[in-house]
Amino acid sequence: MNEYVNIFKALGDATRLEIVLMLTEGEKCACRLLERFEITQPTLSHHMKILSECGLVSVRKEGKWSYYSLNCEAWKKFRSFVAEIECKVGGSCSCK
Amino acid sequence: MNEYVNIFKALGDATRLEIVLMLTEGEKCACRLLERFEITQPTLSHHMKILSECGLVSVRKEGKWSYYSLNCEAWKKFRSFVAEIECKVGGSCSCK
DNA sequence: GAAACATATTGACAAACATCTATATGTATG
DNA sequence: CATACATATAGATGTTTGTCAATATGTTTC
Repeated sequence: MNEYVNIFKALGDATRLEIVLMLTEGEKCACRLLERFEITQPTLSHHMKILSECGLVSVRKEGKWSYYSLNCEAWKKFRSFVAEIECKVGGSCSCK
Repeated sequence: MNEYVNIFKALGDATRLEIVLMLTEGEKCACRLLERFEITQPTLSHHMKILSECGLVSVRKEGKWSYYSLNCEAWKKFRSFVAEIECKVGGSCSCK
């Protein structure tokens, strides 16, 4: 439960949501991600840490590059959690 | 896009996520919601405002009571947005 | 209309956060 | 091994956030 809260929190930032959307295209190195935003390199690093810590993103290091990718298991699990939240109409409580 | 960021942000808090889950059972008055959390009434009111402002929750006033419910249209739209984010494997970028 | 009740608003405060500059770490290459 | 390069960490700063106590607003009932 709290695990999902952290994912929602991570995605509650425009830059990070965009990063995740970029990662749906496949693995990306930090340099490619950095190109697309008006942020400094340390700020990107900070965002990637948050995305990693909530389990959404994985890193693969190759030489001096870091390649980030969406953690499919984690994403599918989160997506299912959201998908299963149904919006039921009516059924009010009584407040007397 | 920013509209979704605000929803993620709203759900990135344990209390608010629980509130939304409670509302999936149907409309609830503030008093019922308040019973279930260890927070003061103004804090609940604040959370409900955030959930309302991002469009997720609607209010219906009846006498001295406020009844909150999930805004189905908004929720379904958000849910679809999440559902359509696919996790593609492979396809790394080249960083040379 | 006064008292009781449900909810909202205000103002305050500590904690969390996004961002930056400066610096460190680690890797490839001349 | 020295330099260049890719990324990470540290420290600082202004902003946002979650929470509360106090108070205001609006509604019902006596």
